[in-house]
Formats: sequence, structure tokens, C-alpha cells
Amino acid sequence: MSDTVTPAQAEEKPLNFLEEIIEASIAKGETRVHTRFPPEPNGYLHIGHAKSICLNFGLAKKYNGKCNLRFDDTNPVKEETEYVDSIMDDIRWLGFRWDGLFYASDYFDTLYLWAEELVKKGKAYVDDQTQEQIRQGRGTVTSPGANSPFRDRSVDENLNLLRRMKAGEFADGEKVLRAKIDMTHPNMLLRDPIMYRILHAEHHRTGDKWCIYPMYDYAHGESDSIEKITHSICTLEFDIHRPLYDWFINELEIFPSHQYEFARLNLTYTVMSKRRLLQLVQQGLVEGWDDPRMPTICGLRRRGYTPESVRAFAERVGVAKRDNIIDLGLLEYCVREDLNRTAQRRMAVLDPIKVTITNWPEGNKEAIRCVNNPEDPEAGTREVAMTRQVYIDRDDFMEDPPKKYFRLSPGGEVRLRYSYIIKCDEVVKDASGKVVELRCSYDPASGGGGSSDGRKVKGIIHWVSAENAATAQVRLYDRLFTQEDMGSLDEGKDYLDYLNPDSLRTVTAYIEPALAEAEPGQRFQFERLGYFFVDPKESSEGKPVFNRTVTLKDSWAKIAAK
RNA sequence: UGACCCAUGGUGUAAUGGUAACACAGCAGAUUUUGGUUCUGUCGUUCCAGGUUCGAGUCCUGGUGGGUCAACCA
Repeated sequence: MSDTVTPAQAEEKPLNFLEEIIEASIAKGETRVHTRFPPEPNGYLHIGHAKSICLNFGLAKKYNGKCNLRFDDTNPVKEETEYVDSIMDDIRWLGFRWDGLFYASDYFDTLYLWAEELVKKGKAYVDDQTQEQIRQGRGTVTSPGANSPFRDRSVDENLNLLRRMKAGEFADGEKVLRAKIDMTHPNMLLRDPIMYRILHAEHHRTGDKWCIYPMYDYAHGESDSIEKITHSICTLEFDIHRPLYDWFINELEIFPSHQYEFARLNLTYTVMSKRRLLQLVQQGLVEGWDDPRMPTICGLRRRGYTPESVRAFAERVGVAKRDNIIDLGLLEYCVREDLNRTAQRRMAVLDPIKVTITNWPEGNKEAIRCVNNPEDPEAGTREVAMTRQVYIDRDDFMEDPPKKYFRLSPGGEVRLRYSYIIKCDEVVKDASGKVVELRCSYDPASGGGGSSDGRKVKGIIHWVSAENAATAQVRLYDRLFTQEDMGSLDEGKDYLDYLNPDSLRTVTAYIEPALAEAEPGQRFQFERLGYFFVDPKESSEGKPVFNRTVTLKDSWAKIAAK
């Protein structure tokens, strides 16, 4: 991260509730800040994780603290090294570097020792009940649970059984280790939660060393404590886990990490749950986890989002404890804001109509100078060729234009961007009535912004020379779903019922010749159309494939829609 | 018929007992060789009822509404 926040700037910005908590503890003399980002390596990170990453790493940076990356790998049947790698890759791409890299599985030995300790204190016991019996015994949210018949086993018996569980003497599901708390507690999590289950499964890091694995609630707080995490930040749905988090730390008398919860990110027109994203991939509804329509970090990346824009977004959405749904428009605003400053402009025609300039001498070619980025003089200029035949976009011509349409129409005039004013003299159609060519004349005195008689034209349209244009595949992406709040669907409808059939349109576009040499990973603004990213996965030497990151704001579209 | 969390413009986020503000979105205008950018203006907000207080978005009580919890997932 290059942007350093000066103390003065930091002072002007209001604090979020986590910063307030931290500053309150600093005021009391506890100055150390150590956070952690703790993903389970069972899938790809999405924009919601990006918020959490920016929060955890951002807080550490702001208060001169540290932030660890810790993989919460306590469930071997769901976790894979592939995900570990992609998660590290995404965090680095976002621009963050972890201070410590750990795995919950690093702590399996310690965790087990602590489990024996709790058994010895009479705070944990081995339960022989089946999964079904345990479920029954737990009661419901409105009725208390009942004690297990195995709850009062002696310490010696529990210890013996636990060691035999660890030694592999029992089959999966035959026994569990439970904390002995209170089967009537109003908080379901405290009704003798399971600490260990038997799982004869290969772990991606510890292999077959273990056949018992700790549950999240038993492992998480202790892992924080081992790493001396001061602020363990997680999402709201874990708030009812906090008493249990504290219970284990208190009983074990280990370093008191504390948990704080914030509201997770929701986006309009977007699903975020791992289950649904996985289903989109598995059913082939998208092309993979990094499909540019996916809200995954790797998807945004392939869409052409910049790390800066994602960080700016995370900053702007804020942090609080109430449920929220952020307008997708804010994310788009953030990337436009960034790309407007940095992306060079080029011209491309997505849906061409051929224009013949009848008074332009056959074979004549004129070099036209174009500004690369009006926001950045250092970006310089380039030349494109003006010729007798050019392509313009179909959207820029209407045979029967409505009021306020100031693009090209029969008898009307428009300026070709950076070039001459042309007038439409004749419309050529094919047998089906489709416009196939416009025959126009140009004003030779209109180069450089003027005109023969000082008249101004309102419309300026982009174009490419038909005689030396290159072509490229361009993918026009749109939102994946049609429903604004995908969290509240109509009665009896599934989220897949709201898939946007037009979320991807692929076209072959005419592009400036120079654009054919575009390098994978480069970003451009196609003038008047949007920002485009050269897909690193699909492009090859001299054959770029462009992904539309986002359209430009289009105030004409609003007028036209009305 | 439980426990816990939450409630401020359309969407977010501030205001820390003392003039309800900022951003995005919307609308209107100016500038503009991108209907882009930029600039200006504008619309619009404290869930309800009581209470405490000189004064309540903020504190208290009670409602209402939303969320979370009954995996050997995290």
C-alpha cells in the first residue's frame, strides 16, 4: 500500500466502532494491536472477505500493530492446499502482507493437551451417544436440553476414553468429547458443545497423524490466544459464540484474546454464500471461480478491478453492526474513479456500421493525433489513421431519432472524435431493411476542432478506420442476477430463477491497430463505452481478449429509457 | 414463544446529552472534441410510545420490526 494516512487525515475521519474500542484500550495503556484474518481453506475468497481483510490488515497498519494470516483448517474433509494457495494469492493481490503465517493445525498438539486438562478439571467428558441422540438431547431454542447419560463419567474414564479416541480405537461418530457446561443454557452453544469429533480422514497438512479433530469453537479462541491476538474480529453470526470463546479461555487460563463482531458485506444483485457460488461453478452457470461475473476476488481481478479500487470500496462501505446491503453502483463508482485517472483511452467499435466518406479521396490516409488520457498529460498522445471508410457503432446512428438525440441521423452532422465533422447523406440497407452502410461527406475545414463556418456540432462519436482496423473478441459483462436484494426472494423462487440471461455477451469488435498489441493485464478505456481489461487467461500474442470491467456512466441511456 | 445482536435519507456511514452531516444513487444546471471527467445547486433521514433532562438520534422502560442460534461445518 502506497497511501499512508497522515495523523491529521486520520483525525478528521470519524472512527468506526472497532477503532473506538482500540483507542479506548490505548487510552488505558494497552497499546498492542494484533489482528488476524482466519479463512478456512475450503473455497475462494470473495468481496466480503476483502472487506474483512482490509479491516484486519488496515487496523493493524493504522495502529502500528501486526496482522496474521491463519488458516482455520480443523475440518480435513473440506480443506485443500489448492485453496490455501489461492487465498494467499488473493491477499497479496489486494496489497497486504501478513506478519505471521499460521494454521490451526499447527496447534493440534497443544489443543489436545488442553483438552486433557479440561477433562482432568472435570470440565469435559466423552459422550457415547449417537449424533441423533445428541441432537435430541440438546433441546430446542425454546426448550432446555437434557444431560447425557454419559455426562457424569469419572475423570479417569474420560481420560482413558479420550486417549483411546486419539489412538484410533473408535470409528467415526462413535464418540465425541464435550465441554461440560449447562444443558439448560438459553444459549444453545453452551449446551455442552462438542470439542472433538472422530474423523479418520487425511488432513492436507497433518496427513493421517490425527483421527480426532477439534471443532471451530474449541480451536478458534485458543488459536487466537496462542498467537496473542488482541482483537479477534469476525462477522455478526458469531456473536453468540463469544461466551463460549471466553469460556474456554477462562477455563484454560490462557492469554485473553477478545472477539468483536461486525456486519458482513452484502451487495445488490449478488449472491455471496460459498454454497451458492460453488453451485454456480459446479453447474457450469459460470466458467469457474474466476469468471469475471463472480464476486470472488479472483473474479473481480479478471474482470479488471484494481486492488486500489477494491480497497477504496472496503473503506467506503464502513464498518458497523447492522445488516446492510451495499449498492453495486458504489463498487462500480470506485473502479471508475481509479481507472478514469489511470487508464489510457483507445477507440473500439463493438457493433459496426460501415461509413463511406464520399468526398474523401480514395486511398488517402491521414494521421490523426489522439490524447491518451485527458486526466494525465504525461500519458501523451498517439496517432490513428483516418481513411475513406470507417466504422462507427450502431448505437450512434438512428434513422428516426428522438428529441435530444445528438448523434448521427439522416441529414445530420456529427464529429468523428479527434477528426472531422461528417454529414449523413444516404442510408444504405440490405434486403431485410438493416442499415449496412452510411454514405457521408466530411467538412475538410473541420479538423482540429473547428469547422468551415464556425458551426458547432453537439455529437462526437468514436470510430475506427475500416481499412486498417484489427479485430478482437470483447466480452460484455453485466450483473449475474436480476433481483436487487438476493437475500429476499419471492415466495417459492430459487436464487437461480433470477439469473440474468444477458450477463455475458461476446462480440467481435473493430479496434485501433495498436490495441492488437495490448498486453495481458492492461486496462484501457474504450472511449464512450467503458473500461476494458486484457484477459490474462484467454489472450495470446497479438490476439487480446477484452473483458469489460464496467461501462462508463451513460446519461443518454437514462434519457432514452424515459 | 427463549437468548443474544441490530434499528438515522433510496443505499451506506457519521454526529460520543447541545444547529442531524458526508459519500454513493437521483434530479437540475455549468464546463467539456468522451452524453465521460470536473464544478455548482438540489431532493430527501432519527421505527413507535412513554420516561429522565433546560435540552434526547444518543440515556432508561415497554413495544414493533429485522437478524442470528437447535452440524460430530466454519
